[in-house]
Amino acid sequence: MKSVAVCTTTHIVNICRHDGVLPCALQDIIETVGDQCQQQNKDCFSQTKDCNDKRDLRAVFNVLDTMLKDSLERLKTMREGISWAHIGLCGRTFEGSYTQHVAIIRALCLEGKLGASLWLRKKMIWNVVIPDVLTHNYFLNGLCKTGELKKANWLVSEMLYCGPSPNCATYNTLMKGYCLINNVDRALDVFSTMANSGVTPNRVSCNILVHALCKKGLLEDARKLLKEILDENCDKGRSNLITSTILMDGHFKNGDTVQALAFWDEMLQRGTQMDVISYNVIIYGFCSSRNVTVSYRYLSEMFKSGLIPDVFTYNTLISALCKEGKIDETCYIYSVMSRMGVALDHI
DNA sequence: CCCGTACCAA
Repeated sequence: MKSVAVCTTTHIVNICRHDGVLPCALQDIIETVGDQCQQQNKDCFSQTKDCNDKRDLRAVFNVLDTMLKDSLERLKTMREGISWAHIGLCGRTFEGSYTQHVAIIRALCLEGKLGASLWLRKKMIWNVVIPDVLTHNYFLNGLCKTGELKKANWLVSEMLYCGPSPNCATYNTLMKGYCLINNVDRALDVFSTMANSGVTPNRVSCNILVHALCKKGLLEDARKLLKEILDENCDKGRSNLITSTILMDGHFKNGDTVQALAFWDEMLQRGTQMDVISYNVIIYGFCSSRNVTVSYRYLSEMFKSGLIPDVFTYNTLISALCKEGKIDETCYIYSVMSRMGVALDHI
């Protein structure tokens, strides 16, 4: 493994030397590329098990050789991809290299290694290869999740300025980012910006805002806003299970069981097919108002409609029962959970 | 890639 890292380092350093790359960005790229090689390396090692002691050393060298060659090939392809893009060649290899770059960028973003991924982006753009919207959304998502809203905002302006054009998911991601740092006003700004840029907000956009307002306890505002939006923008007539679940949850957490139930009943009347999450919300709602018995009723209803409770359901119930000191019942629920194969967390 | 739920803190 070490050899791969050394070899990879050397070559990436060669590629980047004249660009003055950040060391930590480098490290991240190495790790991500390394992960992608890992499976193959594992395979190589498992073959060595069959060797006799005599041949062991030789086998090890073979393995190392394979690993080195493998890394070299990858890096060569990467480098060639970049330079070919630069001179404008467009062929299969170019496509392959683009795909590879984008795959690395997305992996880096998901791991939160944004410095490295943004460096790769810059590198591609210098070579007149622009990552697509989807890849940009990965960047943006990474920035928003780590609270780097300044950079996120910058990225979106870049997109507006030199492409690729932001789509609905782009704006939704940015909105969510602002909501995460508790800046709902900015999220609302983004919402209007989006509409002005000719991108129609969708159900997800509405849900992000409704959820943010509920969290602030502004339930009336949430509902008003929702109505307003639904009248104009969002695709109507689609299932709004998620929106209703958000509002129901908001009312439960606000202590307004009556309003919360109103949303549930409304869904029932409309014939909405509930899902595990909506059941979890109502079960949690009654548990937190010390009505575990009512929760059980919804639990059995859940089973009847063919839904399988998950970790959320059980954690909710177990926690409520513990708080009431009902140890026997807690154990019972726990054993049911184990038997049903619900994955335990925290172990 | 973008929307909703629980547990808790050595």
